[in-house]
Parts: sequence; C-alpha cells; structure tokens
Amino acid sequence: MDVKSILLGFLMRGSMTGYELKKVFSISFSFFSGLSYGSIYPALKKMEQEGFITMRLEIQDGAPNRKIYTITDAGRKAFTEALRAPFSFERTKSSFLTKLFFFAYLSPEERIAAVTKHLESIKEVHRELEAARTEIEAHADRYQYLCFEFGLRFFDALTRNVSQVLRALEEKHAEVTT
Amino acid sequence: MDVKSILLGFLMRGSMTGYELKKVFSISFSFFSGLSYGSIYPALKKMEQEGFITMRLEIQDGAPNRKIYTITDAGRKAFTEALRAPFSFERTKSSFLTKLFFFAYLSPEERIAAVTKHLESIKEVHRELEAARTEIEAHADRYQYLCFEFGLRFFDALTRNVSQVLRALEEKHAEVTT
DNA sequence: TCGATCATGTAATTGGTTACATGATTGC
DNA sequence: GCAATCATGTAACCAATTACATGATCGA
Repeated sequence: MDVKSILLGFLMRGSMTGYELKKVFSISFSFFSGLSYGSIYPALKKMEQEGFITMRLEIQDGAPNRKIYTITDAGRKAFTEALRAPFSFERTKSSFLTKLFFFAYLSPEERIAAVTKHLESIKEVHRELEAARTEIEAHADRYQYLCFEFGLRFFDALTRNVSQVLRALEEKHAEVTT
Repeated sequence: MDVKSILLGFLMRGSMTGYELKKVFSISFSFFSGLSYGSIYPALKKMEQEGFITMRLEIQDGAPNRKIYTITDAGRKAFTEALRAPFSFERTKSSFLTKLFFFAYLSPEERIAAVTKHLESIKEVHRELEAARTEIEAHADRYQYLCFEFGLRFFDALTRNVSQVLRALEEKHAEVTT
C-alpha cells in the first residue's frame, strides 16, 4: 500500500490535519516505516484534487491555521479497494545481508564489530517497540495489536538469527587465533 | 549499500560486463533484492567517469559487442569504504503489516484469505531459496553461505510468525461463527 | 532565552523502475 | 518459425527524502 492509501486509512476514523496524520503515523508505524511532510502534504493536495478528501481551513488565533481533511465516499472506496488488492511479497533489501555477502573483504575484527553493532540496533528497536506497549494497548484495535505482537516476534527472531551469524563468525575467529 | 557499491563488490573478484553483473546479482541477491538494466548501465557509465572502473570494448563476431568493466584502485578504495561505513538499521516497510493494521475494514473471510495468500508467497520464496542450495554451495564463499542460511532461517521465522497471526484470526472467526 | 510544539509548504535531489528500441544467434 | 539468450542503452516516470523557508506560542 502506498502513502495515499495509508493516509486514507487513518482518515477513515476521523478528520485530521497533515500534521496530525504525521503524528499518528509515526506512533503506529514507527518500527516498520517512516513518513515525512515532504510526502504527506503533496499527497493530501493531490487527493483533494482527485476528490478522495475534502479540506476545511480552520483559522486559529495565536496558532497557525490548520487544514482539516475529511475522507469522501470516493476516498472510502479507493481505500477499501487498495486494502483488498492482492499484495505481492516484497523482497526486503537488507543492507546487513548485502554487507555480509561481501564480508570476505573485511578483517575478522571488523566483521564481528559490524554484526555486534547491528545486533545492538535491532535490540534497540525491539526495546522501543516494547516501550510503546501501554500506549498501543490503550489505543490499538485487535488487528493493530496483532501488528504489535508480530513486530515483537519479528525482532525476537531477527535477534536470534543475527546472533547465530555472530556465533559462526566468532567460532571461526577463535579457531584461527588459537 | 547502494547499487554502485554492490557492482564494485562483484568487480572486486574479476572484470565483467553489465549483462553479466545483472546475472550474478540476480543469482546472489534474488531473495532479498532486485536490480534492473535501467540502473546498472547508467551506474557503470557514471562510475567510469568517476574513475572507479575502466571499460574495454570487446568486438565480437556474430554476437553483440561487450563492454568489459574492470575495477581500479580508486574503485577498490570506494568499495571497502562503503563496506566499512556504519549502516543504520532500516525499518522494513511491510505491505503485509500495513494491511494488517487496517484489517478492521475487511470481512473475517477476506482477512483469512489475505493472510493465507501471504503465507503461501513466503513459502514460495523459501522454496526458491532452498532450490538454489546446490548452486550456492558450489560458488558461495563462507560469508555468502552465511547469507543463505540467514535467509532460510528468516523465512522460517516469518512463516511461523504469519502462521500465528492466521491462527489468531481463525480462533476469533470460529468463536463468532459457532 | 532557548528549545519544543504547532503548522504548512516547496525545490532539489535521490534512486530507482518500466517500457521502449535494436538486433544477431542458437536451440527446439 | 518462435522463444530464449546475448548485449546495450535511453526516456519517461514514480515515490520519496532532505533541506530550505516561515513564524507564533509556551514552558523550563
């Protein structure tokens, strides 16, 4: 699903500004995606032209004006169509795997350091996700909670997998240095 | 690592044409990446201008001419620098997770069908990877073999993870329909 | 007073993909 | 005769990031 469909998905629940959409997106998708204003605002503008959303300008006193976007029937239709569209499995471009592929060109120490660092950053994202638990439990619906659990298990598995690579590298290293 | 660094990585082993690079890339990276001529040829041309590779035109009789690219010292340096550069953990944009997030807008049957289909495509990629085993065992170095094993374990874990989502959906569905 | 939060947007650039264009040879 | 393999490339397009640009208010 593309940015537009995701934005429509959030607008299914209620009207929002671009700024607010960025926020809910960050909270909900932080651990597996990201979105910047540079793609949100142009997407909203275009969807308004296409008739998927309507805009109401709210003049605020002492604060910047806000553009509140509301989904239309055409927008709802476009969203559910996107949701029902078959999605092909996308191959994950992993810079970790790409580097591992060329590890022969690094020294044993560099190899171990690189994998250890990668492992740390995976654990860090795992911790971040775990830290969001209460927030998620309070606001997520059943399926969004399944996403959260999926994420936790995904990072658990990834940690185990990368650890195994690390162990293999350490074994080899020990073999050579002893 | 970007396309250029990957191409340089392959050229570290020996000189090749763009066509051959596409082939070795597809064999080695198929399960987690992809690369098209539309990015290979312009990248080679640019790297030649930058002095990372040199080109020798081979005139062939009865076959199209080939441009054989060879890595230079500057290219080797650029490659090892890219390999040593710290790489941040990239959040995997998963269209499966994105859809799951909005599953409330699908019917129970549609949810189960979508996840079942996704599970099938993961298993398919797993089979493809397993099918490449003999090819990989014959040509891969130690680290490339670790990539292969990482891939197998990754898809195993993914299969288990998505299966768990499916079971959760089926339980709920059974609860309602019985 | 300084940084965060609210709030919107554009321009330049990146890093690709897909489709198009060409054309000979080899094997079924 | 037709598909696949060899071999190179361009043009149009797409989706998104990053940096730039603006500016008020609020709390520590």
